[in-house]
Amino acid sequence: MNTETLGELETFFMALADKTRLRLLNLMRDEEICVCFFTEVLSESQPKISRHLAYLRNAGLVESRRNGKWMHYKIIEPANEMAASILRETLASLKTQKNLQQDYENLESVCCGTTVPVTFSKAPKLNKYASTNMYRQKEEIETFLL
Amino acid sequence: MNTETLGELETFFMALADKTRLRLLNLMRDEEICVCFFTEVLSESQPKISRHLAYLRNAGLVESRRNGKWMHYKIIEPANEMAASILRETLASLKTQKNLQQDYENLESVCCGTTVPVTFSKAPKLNKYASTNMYRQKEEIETFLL
DNA sequence: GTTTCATATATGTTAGAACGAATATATCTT
DNA sequence: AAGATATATTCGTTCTAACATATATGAAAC
Repeated sequence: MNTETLGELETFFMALADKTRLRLLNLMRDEEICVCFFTEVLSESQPKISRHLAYLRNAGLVESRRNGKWMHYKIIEPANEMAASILRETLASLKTQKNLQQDYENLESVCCGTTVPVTFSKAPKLNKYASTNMYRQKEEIETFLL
Repeated sequence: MNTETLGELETFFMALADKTRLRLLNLMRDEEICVCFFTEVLSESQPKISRHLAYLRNAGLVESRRNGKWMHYKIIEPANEMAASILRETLASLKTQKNLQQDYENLESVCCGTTVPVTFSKAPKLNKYASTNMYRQKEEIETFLL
């Protein structure tokens, strides 16, 4: 069964070896995110974001769900066990990075702020804790449920 | 200080995103290894091995030491803290992989076996526990010291 | 059905990575 | 000094990744 593990790991690490993709994963670290927020928060072109999301999907790190005109992406557990545990470690580490924390704050201000930009007035709200992924830490969920 | 963390991570993951480099790291996971063993164990050309080792050195994952005609490589702790913890996790995972265990067994038979190939009769012995790296697990060292 | 909006994909270009083959360097041996 | 040995580097090529720009798809609104 694990004859091609090395190849899978190679693919997995390639997926992580890009600044934009690391930023995308960081934004998705806790919940499903709509594409429109990615382009806004990262200030990158729409095709660029779309291609990187496709790359992550092909690598088996995320999956997408359509909701009307909007596409939502979320992190999934990679089939390869090694990849799964390294991804877990990576996401946890990303959380501690100052420059990435800034991205995350921008995300919250864009989709959850009191003065949402006009462009996003009709965008799907970021529904925290509604569609979490398997990497969310237990404590956070429990805190919410109190 | 961490303005370029993303770039560092990108470089770090690039270094891991290659089958040959993963195999090299796996062989070095516990101790310093001589280049001549890499070429033998992996059955790859000498320039290929050399270039991949240089890549790992430039990425700050290994360092080299010359001993006469022989070059020894060992894993070092990456300057970036995130990279350091992810590398630790990765090396631990590599240890559990069947196909990589085979590499490791070949290493031991080439440099520690009773019938060492002629080519290696003069090669520097693998001196286990003499030049360990910081990723070696405590238990193993302690076991040895008993 | 046509327009509009959100997202995906195709195209052409440019840059980087990996490789084999050949060559260079450094050390040891004689 | 002249091999011989271990390793590194250069060169030319091939392949892939990333990008900007342009275009296509798919759902919604009118």
